[in-house]
Amino acid sequence: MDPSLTGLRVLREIAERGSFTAAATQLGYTQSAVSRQAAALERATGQRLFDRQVGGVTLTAAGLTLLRHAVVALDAVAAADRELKGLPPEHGIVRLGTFPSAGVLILPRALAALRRTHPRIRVTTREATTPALVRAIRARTIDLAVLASRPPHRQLDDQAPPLESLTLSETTLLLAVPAGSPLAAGDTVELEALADQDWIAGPSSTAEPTMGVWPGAPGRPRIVHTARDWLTKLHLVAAGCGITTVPPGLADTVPPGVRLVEVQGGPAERRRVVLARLPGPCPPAVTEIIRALRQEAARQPG
Amino acid sequence: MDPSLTGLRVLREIAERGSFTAAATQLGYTQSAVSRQAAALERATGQRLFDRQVGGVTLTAAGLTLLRHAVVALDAVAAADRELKGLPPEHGIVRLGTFPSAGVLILPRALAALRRTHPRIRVTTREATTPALVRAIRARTIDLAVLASRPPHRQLDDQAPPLESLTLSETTLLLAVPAGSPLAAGDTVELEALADQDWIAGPSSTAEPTMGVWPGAPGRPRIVHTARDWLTKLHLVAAGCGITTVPPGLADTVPPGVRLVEVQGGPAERRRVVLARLPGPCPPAVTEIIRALRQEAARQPG
DNA sequence: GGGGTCCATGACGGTAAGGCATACCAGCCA
DNA sequence: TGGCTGGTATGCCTTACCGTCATGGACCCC
Repeated sequence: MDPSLTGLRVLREIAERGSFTAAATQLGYTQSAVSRQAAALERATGQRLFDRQVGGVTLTAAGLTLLRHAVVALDAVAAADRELKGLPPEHGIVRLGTFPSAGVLILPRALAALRRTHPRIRVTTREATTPALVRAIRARTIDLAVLASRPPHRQLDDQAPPLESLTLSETTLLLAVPAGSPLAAGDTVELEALADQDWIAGPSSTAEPTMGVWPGAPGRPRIVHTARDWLTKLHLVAAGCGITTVPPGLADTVPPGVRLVEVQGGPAERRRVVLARLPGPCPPAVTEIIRALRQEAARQPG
Repeated sequence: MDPSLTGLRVLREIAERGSFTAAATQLGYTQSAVSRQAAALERATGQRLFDRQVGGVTLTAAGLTLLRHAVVALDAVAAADRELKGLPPEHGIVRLGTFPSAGVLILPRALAALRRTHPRIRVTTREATTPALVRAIRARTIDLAVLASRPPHRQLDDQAPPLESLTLSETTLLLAVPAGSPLAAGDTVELEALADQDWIAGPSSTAEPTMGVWPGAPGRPRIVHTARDWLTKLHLVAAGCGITTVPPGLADTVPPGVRLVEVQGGPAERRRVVLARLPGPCPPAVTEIIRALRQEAARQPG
């Protein structure tokens, strides 16, 4: 008895999504089907491949080794498909994953610089949360990820082999306030002044801590708007609808009517932008991207 | 719709065996099942993969490209299987195919020499007919083949890319006769003297010309024994049961009671021992084997 | 403790895979 | 020309698997 191709596909999706249910919806299956496929894989290999934990699953060591080979097999049939369709092979393309706010910061400039210096390198980009990106690296769905990390800066996950990570820049969080607001009076505001404010947050998700609300702000934050987009959030701030947190890289792109101020009186809210990838040989295109990203990160205010 | 793993396995087997029926028996399937799998593959890819000809099938260009990727995928799941079972990975092993009489000639000595100079290189060996070996190279089931070739030395097959071949040695056929026979009187015999003789031939197959009977011998050969094994054939000769052809490499291993003589009066029966492999990068272990085989071939009488 | 989120599992239908028998086709030989 | 011998294709049938639905059980959080 041996694994089926769909089984391997399911394995990869589980590895990437971190749960049977998420993998199922992604693949257009039922959760039940994915559960069965997972069971079939474990039966076929005779080993436990998944660690069922609350809130999802992670791969066991055996699951990771199977995943490693599964990706090779799946990529081979995908390559066959492309080649038989007459499409060009995909190697040389670097798949880059980014956390949401990287998209408006270093990423476009780094890619533009890269296109000038190395026009042959093709890059595809995918935006996702940090844990999703870490899983995607392990599932070999992306080659490189730009991640956000907050103290304490632990390892990205506790699977083997540990991911190779490289700090691109270390910044401190800022607060975006309407230009007319009393909070915009000085260059800094006190933490206590953040009580009883209207907040503009990111999309609320159970997994991630709410983005947009200053961590440790006193009282229960009153979230009046949620928006995914930085531009939306900043324009909401400009319209006086509320306040929100922003990374400092946005400093020179804020629309008129928005002021960025620092917050005093709490712990320093330091953020790192981290580059992560699987350990092992690094193809030249990837090293070039890393070089471009580092160069661009160095040029940012920090 | 995409190909299944068993479909790819069937494809590889068809490529290797050269016919649906042979692939079926090899895989333990019915010919019908293989035919359906082949049809399913062609339906899935939307292209003709097989050239149905009399006596079997060959792969079309599309079939060959699919095969190339299929082998990668199948090897990946095989590697996963091995690794999950705790077996060592198989890379570094060179799979060598040989035509039958190579087994008693250069092969053992070359492998012995290789084991002395490079004990780390593992070699597996498989014996098959020349066309089967050529197909096995294309199916990537073997990495290298030692083939016999007779004039005119054409290309090994007419598929793309053409196989890379390298002549190891060029020899001329000899005749093994019982020591007491009138044929053993001198060092040579005349072609006409071969009429009305008892012959010891190889296993008769419809595909291959009968081995063992001197090509162009006058009259209809009277085959009184057939044997696969060189030692068997030579002992049959020693016992006076008949005569047979042998490659000259056996010269120093013939049992007592057997004499090797040349044949005059016909076209020179030249044979080449040829090394063949797919074009492309050559892993170091393979180059070492090639080196050992060439060295051993050079030390043979030729 | 109730609700939400996750995985497991019994029951069920549809599809596809493989076996069997047969049709069919091309070459070969008498 | 008419079997015979390779080979492939295909209609019919059974079976086994795959995915869905619905439900149950474990766990966390509020």
